[in-house]
Amino acid sequence: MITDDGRAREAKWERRPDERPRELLDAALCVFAERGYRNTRLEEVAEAAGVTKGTIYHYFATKEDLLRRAIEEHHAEAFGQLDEAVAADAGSASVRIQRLVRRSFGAMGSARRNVLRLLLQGIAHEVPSVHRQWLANGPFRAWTLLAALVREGQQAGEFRADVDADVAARTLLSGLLLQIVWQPDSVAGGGTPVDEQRLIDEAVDFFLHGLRQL
Amino acid sequence: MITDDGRAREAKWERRPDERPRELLDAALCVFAERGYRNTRLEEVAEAAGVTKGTIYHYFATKEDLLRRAIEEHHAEAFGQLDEAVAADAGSASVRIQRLVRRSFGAMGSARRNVLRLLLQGIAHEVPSVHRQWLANGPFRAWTLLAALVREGQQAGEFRADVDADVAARTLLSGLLLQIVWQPDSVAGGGTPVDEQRLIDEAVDFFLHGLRQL
Amino acid sequence: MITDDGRAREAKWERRPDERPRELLDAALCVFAERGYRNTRLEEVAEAAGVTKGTIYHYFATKEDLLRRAIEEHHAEAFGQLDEAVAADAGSASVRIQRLVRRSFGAMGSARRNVLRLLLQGIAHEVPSVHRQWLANGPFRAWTLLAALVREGQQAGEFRADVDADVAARTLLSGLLLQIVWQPDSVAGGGTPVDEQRLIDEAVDFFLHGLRQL
Amino acid sequence: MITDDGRAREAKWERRPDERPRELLDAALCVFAERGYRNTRLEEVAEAAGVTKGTIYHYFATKEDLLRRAIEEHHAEAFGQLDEAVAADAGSASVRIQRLVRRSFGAMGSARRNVLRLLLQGIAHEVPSVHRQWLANGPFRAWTLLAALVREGQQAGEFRADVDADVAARTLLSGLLLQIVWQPDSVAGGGTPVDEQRLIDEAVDFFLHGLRQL
DNA sequence: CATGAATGAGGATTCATTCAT
DNA sequence: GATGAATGAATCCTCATTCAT
Repeated sequence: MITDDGRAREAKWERRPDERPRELLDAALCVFAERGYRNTRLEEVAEAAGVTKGTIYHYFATKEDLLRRAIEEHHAEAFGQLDEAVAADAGSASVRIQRLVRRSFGAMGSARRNVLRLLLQGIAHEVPSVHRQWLANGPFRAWTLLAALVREGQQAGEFRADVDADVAARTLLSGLLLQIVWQPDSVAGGGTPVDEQRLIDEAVDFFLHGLRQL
Repeated sequence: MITDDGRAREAKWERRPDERPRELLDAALCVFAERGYRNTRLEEVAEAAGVTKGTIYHYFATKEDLLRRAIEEHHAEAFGQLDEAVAADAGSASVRIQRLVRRSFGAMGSARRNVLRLLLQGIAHEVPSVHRQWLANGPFRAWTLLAALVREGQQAGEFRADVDADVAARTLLSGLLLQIVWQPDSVAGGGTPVDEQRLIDEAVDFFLHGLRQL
Repeated sequence: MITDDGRAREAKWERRPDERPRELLDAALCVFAERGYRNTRLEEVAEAAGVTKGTIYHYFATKEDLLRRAIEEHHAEAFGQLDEAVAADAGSASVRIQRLVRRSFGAMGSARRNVLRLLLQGIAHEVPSVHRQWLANGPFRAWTLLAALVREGQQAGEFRADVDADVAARTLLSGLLLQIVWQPDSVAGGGTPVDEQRLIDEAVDFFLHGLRQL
Repeated sequence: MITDDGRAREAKWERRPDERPRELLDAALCVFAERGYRNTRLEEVAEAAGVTKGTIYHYFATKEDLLRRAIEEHHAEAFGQLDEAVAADAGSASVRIQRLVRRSFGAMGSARRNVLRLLLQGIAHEVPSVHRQWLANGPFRAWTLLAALVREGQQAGEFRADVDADVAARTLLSGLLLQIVWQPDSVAGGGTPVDEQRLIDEAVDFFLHGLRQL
C-alpha cells in the first residue's frame, strides 16, 4: 500500500514500536494469568496484543523470558506504592499496619487476582526461578515490613511483647493472600460468602486485637 | 534367571495386579508433586513405579484420571484423621482447636508439602475440576470445622463474641497452609528461618490469644 | 472351585475346546465386518466370543491370521452351494443363470452384507493378500461360471452371439454386488428405495433380455 | 546457498503459502489412495508433499480433515465435467447415455483408480461420514442422471417401457465402477484380461441393446 | 487351557522457535 | 520491523503381542 508520495500508509497500525514491549508484557501477563502459563500459546498472547507470533521474538528471547519480564514489570508497579505506605511515618503502629495491609490487598480486581494466582503457584513448577524471585521480592519483603512494624509497636509498648512478630506477620499476610486468591472459588463453593473488603478489615482487626496489651 | 547367590532376578516383569494400582497412585502423586503435573511425562511416573508406560493405561484411562484418583486417595487418607480429631469432644474449645490445627498440619514431610504445593495451585489451571474438588473437600471443610469450634467457644463464654469466626478461621488456616508450602523457599530466601512446628504453635497461640476475653 | 471328588467344576464354561476356534472365527468375522478390521481390537473379538484376549493366541498366530482364517471359513461355506447351483444341469441357460444369481445373492442378511463390505475393500489396503485371494476365489470365479453359462446359451442358439460374455457377466455380478453392499446407505441416502429381491430379479431379467435373440 | 553451478539449492525451506494447500491435498489423496488411510502416517503425506509433519497442521486441523478436504477437492474436479456431459442436450438418449458413461469412467489412470478404491470402501469404516457424502454426491447422483436419461428414452419410444430404469442404471454404473477398481487385480488374477476401454464400450452396448425395442 | 497384567513400538497432535519474505 | 509459513522435538495414547500365573 504505497501512496503517491511513496510513503507507506497503514494508518490503523501507526503504533509506535516503542510501545510494543509494554503492550506485549501487559497482554502476556493478562493471558498467562487468565489461562495459565503452560496453557497459553504464544499465539494467544500475540493476538491479545494485536500482533502476530513472530513479533514477540523481536522483543523477547523466549516464552519464559516474556513471562519473567512481564512479572517483573508488574511487580515493580505493584510494589512501588507499598514502600510509600510504610514510609509514611505518621500514626501509631496499629494505624500504620492497617494502612500497609489495605494498600497491599486493596483494589483487587479479578485481573490482579489472576496475576496473584499465577504467581502463587501456577509458575512454581514451570519457571521456579521466577517464582522464587517473586517470593523474595513480594511476600517475603511484605511480611518483613509488617514484622518490623509489629516490633516497633512492641517496643513502643503499644503491643504485647510475648508475641512472635514474624509468625504473626507471616500468617496474617499469607492468610489474606490465599483467601483473596480463593475468593472466586470460595463463593462458587457455596460456603458463607465473605466480602473481600470486610475480610481484610476483620482480619486486621483481629490481628491487632491479638497484639494489644490486655 | 537365577543368579549365583540363588536369588531370582530380572524377571522380565512381575505380575502384581493387586499392589499395582496403589503403587501407581503413589508414584504418580509423588512425581506430579515433585515436578508438576504438566512437566511430568507418564513415562516418568511409570518408571517411578517400576513399570512401563502401557501399564498405567491398564489401570487408568488418562493422565488426568491418574491425577484425579491419586489426589482422591491421598485426600481420603489425609482427612480421615481430621474428623476424628474434631469428634473427640474432650476439652475446652481452645484445646480442641489446638488439636485440630496440629492434626491438620502436623507431620509434614517434604513429600506431603509437595503434594500441597501441587494441590494449591499447580493444578488450578491444568485440571480445574480437581482443584475445585480439593478446595471444597479440604480447606473449605477444614475452616468450616474450625469456625464451628470458635463459635462453640464464644457461646461457652470462653471466647470474645465480637470476633468474626469465619474470617478468623479462614485466615489462620490459609495462612498456615501457605507458610508451610513456602517453608523451603522461605528458608532458602534467607529470611529469619522459622521452624515449622514453632510456626504452628505460635500461630495457634496468637490466634487463641486474640480470641480470649480481655 | 474344587469339588469333593477333586474335579474342577465350572459348569457354565464347560465348553469344548474343540468348538473354540470356530467360535472365535465367527466372532471375529462378525466384529470385523461390523466395525472394520483396523477399528476392531482383538479384545473386542475376544469379548464377542466370550473369552479373553490371550485365548485368541492359543489358536491364531496374529490378528491377520485370525482374519485370514475367518474369511477362508466363511468363503468355504458360502461357495459350497454355488457349485451345486451350477452343477444342476437342468433347464435352459436362462433358467440356470437365474438360479446362479439368486443363489449368489439371495438370503442376504445384514451380517452377510457386512462381510461383503469387509471383503470388498475394507481389507484391500490392510491385508492385500487376503483380499486378492477372496477376489480370485469369489467374484472372479463366479463370473467365470456365469460367462460359461452365457456361452453355452450362445452355442445353443438361445442367446445372441454378438455379446461379449465376459463383459456382460462381470458387469452384472459386480453391479449387483455393489448394489447390495450399498443397500443400507442407498436407503439412508434418500434415493428411490429399491427392494433387494426386486433389484436382483429385475437385473437378471434385464440381463437375459439383452442376451436374447431379437 | 549457491552451489558451484550457480543454482540455488537446499534452502532450509521454501515459503509457498499459496501452492501448499493444493500440494498437500494432492499428496494426501495420492498417498491415502496408494496405501490406505489408516496405513498412512501423516509424515508420509508430508514427505510426499516435500514438507514436514508440522506444516500439515498449519493448513488442516486433523488427519481426517485432510482426508475430507482432499476428497472434496477431487470430487469437485471430477464431477464438474459430468454435469456438462448431461447438459449437452444433443442426440438420442442412446448417444447421450454413451457420452455420460464414457465421461464418467474415461481417462482412468491408476491414480484415479486408486482414489476410487479409497472412496469405495477403504474409507467406509474409518470415516463413515466422508464415505456417505461421497456416495450421495457421486454414485447416487450419477445413476439418478442415468436413470433419467433412460426414462427420457422410454418416453420418446426409443427404449422399451417395461424395464426398470433405476435398476438398470444402478447395475450398469456400479458394475463398471467395480470392474474398473478391480481391473489391476483382475489382470493379475489371470482371468481373461479385458481392456478397460473395451469393457466400458461393450457394457454400454449391451446395456443399450437390452433397452432397445424388439 | 485360560487369563489378563505387562510390554513397547507406533502415530497423531501441539507448539515454541526459526527465518524467508 | 512485522509477518506467518515451516520446522521438529516432545508426549499422550493405542493396541497387538507376550508370558507369568
